[in-house]
Amino acid sequence: VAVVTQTPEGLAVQWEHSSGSPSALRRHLGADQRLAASEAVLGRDPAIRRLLPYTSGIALMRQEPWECLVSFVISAFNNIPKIGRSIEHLSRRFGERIAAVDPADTATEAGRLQDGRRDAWSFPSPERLAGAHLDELRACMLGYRAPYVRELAAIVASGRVDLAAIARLPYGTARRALIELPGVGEKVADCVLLYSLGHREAFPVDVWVQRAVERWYFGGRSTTPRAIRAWAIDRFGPLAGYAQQHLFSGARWVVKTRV
DNA sequence: GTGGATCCTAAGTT
DNA sequence: AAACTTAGGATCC
Repeated sequence: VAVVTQTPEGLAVQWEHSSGSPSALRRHLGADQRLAASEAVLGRDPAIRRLLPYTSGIALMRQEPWECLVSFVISAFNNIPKIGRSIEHLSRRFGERIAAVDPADTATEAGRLQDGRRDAWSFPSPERLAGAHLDELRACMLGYRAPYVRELAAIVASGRVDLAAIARLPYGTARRALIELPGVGEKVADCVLLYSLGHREAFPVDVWVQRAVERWYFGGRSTTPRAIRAWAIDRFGPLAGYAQQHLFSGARWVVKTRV
């Protein structure tokens, strides 16, 4: 467990767990990526060049695959604050307690200890979630997604699907394998491929990215997510994943600031 | 102006 | 291709 704070000089890290390693943290956050070269190429695109003043510095995380997979299955037809609360509930109910940390941020009141500190829990293993009852999962605000999460856990825990093996496959093969899984469609598969497995040609198309592309590239014409993905891979190639991050972030920035 | 009922939307998948 | 959990904001009385 580490408390990470952004400072003008860089990231300040307060370790709460003795086995932490700075290089692993950098890799997890994507802070080891050299972004300048990618942004220089992407900046040749007029729409992205306009966004870069607000989105420059975005990196691609490298999350643990199981946690990433479950998180994005939960994300379907959901909203971002509730997704966070669901993951917090799952971890507290089925994960293991790791440490108590000083709350440098006050983003959530959940899990506050009596002394004002906050405890931290690991993301639950496939084995633990495979043994969960559906009503316990629904109590974590999973709703109709509860069966997906439990089936997913059962499949991974049984060894019928090996995420580490999928991680070694090339993009297209890994993508088809992920889409076989319950609750995983094209968009969620691309999220796992991009945020966890390091496939930077992946281009997840959610409603935000779809709106952004239709507005800034298609002259307002509406299309399908599949057509947008094909267009993006053709246009941005191995930088499609970074392009998606800037477009997503830019689309949300526009709404947030009402531009 | 306040408060409760109702409607609507939200990181898609089946 | 309609249906899906459900919290939280918007709108309406």
